[in-house]
Formats: sequence, structure tokens, C-alpha cells
Amino acid sequence: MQANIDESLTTQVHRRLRDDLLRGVLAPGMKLKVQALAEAYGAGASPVREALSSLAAEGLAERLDSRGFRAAPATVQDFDELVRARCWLEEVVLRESLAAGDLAWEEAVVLARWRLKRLERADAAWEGAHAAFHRALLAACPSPTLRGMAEQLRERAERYRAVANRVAYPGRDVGAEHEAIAEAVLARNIRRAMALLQEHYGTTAVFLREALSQR
Amino acid sequence: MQANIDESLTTQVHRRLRDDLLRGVLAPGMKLKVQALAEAYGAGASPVREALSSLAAEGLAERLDSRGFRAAPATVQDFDELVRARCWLEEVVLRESLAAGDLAWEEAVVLARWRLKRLERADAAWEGAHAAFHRALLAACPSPTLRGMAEQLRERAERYRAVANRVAYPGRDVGAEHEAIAEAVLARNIRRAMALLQEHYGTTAVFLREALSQR
DNA sequence: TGCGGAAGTTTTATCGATAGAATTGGGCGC
DNA sequence: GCGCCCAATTCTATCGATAAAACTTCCGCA
Repeated sequence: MQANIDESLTTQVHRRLRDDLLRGVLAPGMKLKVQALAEAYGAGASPVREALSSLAAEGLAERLDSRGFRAAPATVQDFDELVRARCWLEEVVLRESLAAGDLAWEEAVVLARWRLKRLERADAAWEGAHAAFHRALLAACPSPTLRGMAEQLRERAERYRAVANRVAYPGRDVGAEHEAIAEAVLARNIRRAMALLQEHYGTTAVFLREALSQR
Repeated sequence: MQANIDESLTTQVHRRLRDDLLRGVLAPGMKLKVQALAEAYGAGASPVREALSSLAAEGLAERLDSRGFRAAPATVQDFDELVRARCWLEEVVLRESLAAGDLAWEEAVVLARWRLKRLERADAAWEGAHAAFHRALLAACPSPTLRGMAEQLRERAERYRAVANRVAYPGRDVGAEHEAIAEAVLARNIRRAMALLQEHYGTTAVFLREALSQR
């Protein structure tokens, strides 16, 4: 795992903080004390503070007037809003991706699907492959800005999944859902792809909402 | 103009920097030297650095590996992409705003339109009223996240307008365009509102693209 | 005449220290 | 026993200093 080569401390801390936020190591709502984080990551206060400022702008942290930072809270309301926003946003991003996707994009989708299918849900690599799959679907959308926004929402959702992760999905075959989505996308069947994707998000939402509300 | 009461230096600097970026005082591509900015705003390096980190995450500045920050560059390509992204995004945000808008929202639109109409384009308050008008159109969209994203794109566009601002809009009646948009929105005529809004952006784009490419 | 590089100058990234705001924990009066 | 106020303690925001990196300038050599 090489890193660090010519990468500022701030950047490193930023990435590690983001990871820890996404994986729920830093739980939603938790106070983020600068000094503690600084020690944990082996840096001074300045890099940590800068990283937190960025993360706040990205919506993963919050800055309270003059009482420091905290991990963005996770609430049922926020989650519902997130899911809705994601459906609406991906509605156009997916549409444009399908409209512009070429052969190379199709192949990338096939590949991402294969890599995801191969892994067990419990595998440490699953989360990454899952992210890659969803990213691949949207990759052909010609607007980097919109793709970036979709990615931001995907990350927020990922965090919710991590937080509530011990929930099982009784009677659900997530793999099959992904399969169906990929099929529809490759067939350029926009309506069907949209519907399946939204259902996919909706189903996950039901379980997460459940898990969240009883905490 | 009260401010400063219980507002951290970082926050103040952030706002002032954003303003200066949006108004083109800090021109696109310009190097943003921490020390110079610190003196200009009467602060130390830390607040400036934190503010720049945030602005970078918001897309108004850029952080170069280990050579500081600069104002986000303005290019014709970036601008084209921005306009496209904005049209696509506002397509859904406006739709949902129209779908959810109640009486109070309608009245806010009427008010914003009136305030804008009253001002001359050259008036210092015009830019603010213009922003408020466009914001009012989308204000009823129930997703704060999407509204925020739309706002971010609006700001980027505002910066382009400021940069190329000395261009005239020969033979164009911007006021009439706004009137037409407001009418369509109040009539809940989604198709027409969308079409007018996109044309509005498109027309501006033609002028700005012109102004940009000859710099 | 133009290039490579040494020396000097800026600028960045980051640390450690510190004043001042919050928070916490008691102790006191009711 | 309960709420309120003050002191002790914890954190935040911010500064000034500094090593290291990135630019410039300028000079000697081909």
C-alpha cells in the first residue's frame, strides 16, 4: 500500500477521515475532536482542521459555530431525503449515461457486474465492488459535475449502510437485483433500468429505515 | 451591515473569499497566495487555509498538490459543461418544485419577480435579486440536497457572468425572459417553464461563450 | 546564443503555543 | 432533593515561527 509519496498530510488525513466516516468507524453525530484525531492520524491540528473543513463542505461532517466539528448526523428523515434526492438525480444521470454510452462503457459495466457477482456480501472487498458497479452505470454521462454529485450521494448512502450494516436482508436477493439492473442498462431500456434502480434503492431504504429507527 | 457577532474568523473569511471569487475580483485561474489573502482580510494563515479548503470542495477554488491554491479556472469547455449540467439538474428540481409548491411559494415567486423587475441591470442589487428569483423558482422542491446542488451550479454560473460582465446583450430583453418564465411557472406549465428556462440559460451561454473565447 | 544548474527568494505545509469559549462538576441556597 | 452559579477543566480558533518545496535569477560553459 504505497501512498504518501508527494501527498500532503492534509490530503492523507482527508482521505482517511472520509474512509472512517464512510465505514462508520466515526459514528454519525459523534463529536470530532481535533486533538484526538490529530494524534490518531499522526498529524498536527492544522491538517486535521483543513480536512474537516473540506469534509464539511462535502456533507460528511458538520461545523458547529464555535464548538468544533462532528460527524454528520444520521437520521431517518435525512435518509429518506437522501434516497429521494438520489432517485431524482440518477434519473437524469442514468438517462444521459445510457444515451451517451459506447462500447467501452458497456464492457466496463459487464466487468463491474462480474466482479461484484463474484464476491460474497461479507467479503471485505464487496463494498468497493458495489460502489464500482453503481459508478460504472453512470460513467458515460458526459457531465463530470453531475457524476460527481451522484457520487456524493452514493457515499452518503454508503455511510448509512455501514452504520446499520449488521441488518440482514431477509428474503432478498441483492445479487439478482444487480443482475436485472445491469441487463436493463445493457439493453438500453431506460424505463426499465430506472424503475429497477429506484426499486433497488427503495428496498434498501426499507431495511435501513427499520434498522435506523430502532437505535 | 452587522456581521462578526459570534462568527468565527474562518467563516467570515470564507464568505468574503466566496464573494470575491463570485464577483470576479479574484479572477479565474489566479494564484491565491495564503499570506496575501491573510493580510487582505486581516486574519492569519489558518483561517484562510481552512476557508480555501472549503471553497475547493465547493468547486470555486482548486488545491494544487503542494503548490497552494488558485481560483478555479474558467474555460469555455467548463462553461459548456456547467450549462448542460444545470439544465439537466434543474429539469428535475424545477419539476419537483412545481409539483410541491403551495400558495406561499407562489407568492414568494411573485415577490421575487417584482423585486427583480424593479431594478436596472446596472444596479448593484440586481445580481442579488436575480439570484433570489432563480432560487425562488426552485424553493418548493422538497429536497434540500438537490436545491443545494442547484444553488452551487447557479453560483458557478454567476461567476462566469461576473467575469465576462462587460458584454452587452445586444437585442435581448432579459426582463421579458424572466417574466415569461415566471408566468409559466405560476401557471404550473412544466413543459413550457422548462423550455423557457433552458432557452434562458442557452441564450446567456451564447453571449458568455463569445465573451470568454476572445479573452 | 542558449542551456544546466547553483544560489537566493518566495510560498507552502505544518507545528507548537495560547487566549478565550464551552462544558463539566460541585457546592450552596431554597 | 433540585436548580443555579462559579471554578476547574477541556476544546476550539487562531497566531507566529520554521523546515521544506517550488520558483527565479543569474552565471559560466559549450
